[in-house]
Amino acid sequence: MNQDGSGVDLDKSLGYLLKEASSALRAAMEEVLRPLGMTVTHYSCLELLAQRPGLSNSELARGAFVTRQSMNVLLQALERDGSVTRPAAAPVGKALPARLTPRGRRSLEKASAAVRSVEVRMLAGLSGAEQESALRILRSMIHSLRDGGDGSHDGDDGGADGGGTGSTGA
Amino acid sequence: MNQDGSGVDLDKSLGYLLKEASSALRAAMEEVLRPLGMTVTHYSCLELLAQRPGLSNSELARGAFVTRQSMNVLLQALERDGSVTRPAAAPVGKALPARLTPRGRRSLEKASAAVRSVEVRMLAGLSGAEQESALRILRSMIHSLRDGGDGSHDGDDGGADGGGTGSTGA
DNA sequence: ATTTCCGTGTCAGATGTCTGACACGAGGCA
DNA sequence: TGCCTCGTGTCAGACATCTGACACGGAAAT
Repeated sequence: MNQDGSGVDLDKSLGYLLKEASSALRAAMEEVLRPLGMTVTHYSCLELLAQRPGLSNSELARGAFVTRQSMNVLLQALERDGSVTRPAAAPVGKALPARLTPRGRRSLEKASAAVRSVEVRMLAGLSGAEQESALRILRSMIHSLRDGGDGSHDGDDGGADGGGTGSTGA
Repeated sequence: MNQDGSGVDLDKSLGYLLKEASSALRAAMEEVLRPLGMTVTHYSCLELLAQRPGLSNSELARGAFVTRQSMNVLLQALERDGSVTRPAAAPVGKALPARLTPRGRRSLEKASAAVRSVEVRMLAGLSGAEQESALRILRSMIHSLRDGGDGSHDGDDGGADGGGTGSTGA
C-alpha cells in the first residue's frame, strides 16, 4: 500500500531495533516452546529457578519482568503441575522459597534445549567479538536507563564505569 | 533473600539481556510518557504515522508489534481523540490509510521529545562506533531470527562482516 | 522498646491484548 | 472467464497481565 520508501529513521533508531529484536526473539521462542506446551514466561520461571534455587515469588517476578501477581498465578499453576514446590510456611519473613522438582527439571531440560537453539540461530553470523560487544553494549544501555529512571539524577552507586554522559566511549 | 551469588549465566545470555534492555526501555518510556497521558503503543502508532503517512491499520499493527485487532481499538481511540483521521471508504481494496491531524502532530511532538531524551540517556556512555555496532548487530539478530523461523533452513546472507568491536562503523 | 520503613504474599477488579472466525477486494493463474 | 490465494477490516469471546489495596514480618532508625 504505501511506498513512499522514506525510511525516515526508524531503521536507525536503536530503540526501535531493540524492540524489534526483542519481539522477534520472543516470537521465535514461543514458536519452539509451543510444541512443548510451554509459554515464554513459563520457561523463564523454570530457568530462573534452575539457576538460582530458592528464589521467592517476588524475586522470580522481577527476574521475568512481570508483576508479583502475574508470577504468582504462574507459580500456582506450576505447583499444581508438579514442576515446582514451595514450603507451606515461610522459613523467614513471608517469602516462600521455590524449588524445581525432578519433573520440573525434566520439563526445563527440553525447553532449554529448544530455547538454546533459538539463541544459537540468533547469534549465527555474529563473530565472538561482536557477541562480546553486544553484551557490553546492552549492559551499558540497561544501566544508563535504570540510573536516571528513578528520581535522582546523578547516580553515585558506582557500578558503572562508563556511566557519565560524556561520549568517552572506549 | 537469596545469597548464593552464583551468577550462573543469565548475565551472559544475550537473549536475557535483550529482554532486560527492552523491558528497561519500555519502562523508561512509560515513565516519561505517562505525564503526557500517553502509552508506549499510543506513541508508537503516532510516530509510525508521522514517518510513513497513509499506513493502514494492519501495517501499523505490524510496525508496533501488536495484532490488527489491538491496533484497531487504539486507532479508534485516536480517531475519537482527534489525533488521527481515516477516510470512510477505502480508496483501494479494504485498507484505510490513516493520517495524523495537526492535533495528533502536536501531541506527537511533545511525546517525541520525551522519548528522544530517553533514547539519549540510554545511549549515554556509548561511543558512536559502539552505537553503529549495536545497530548492525541487532539487525543481524533480527534477520537471523526471522530467516529460520518460518520454514526455510539456511538463509542468512550474513551481514556479519566480522567487524569486531564496533570498528567498521559504516 | 517503640516506631518507621521496606519487602512480601494475597485478594479483587479493571484493562489490554490475543485467538478464532467471518466477509470482502485485489491480483495471479489456468 | 472463473478459481484460488493473500491481505485486509471487523466482530465476539477468552485469556493474561496489570493496577490498587490490604495485612504481615523483619530490620533499621529513634
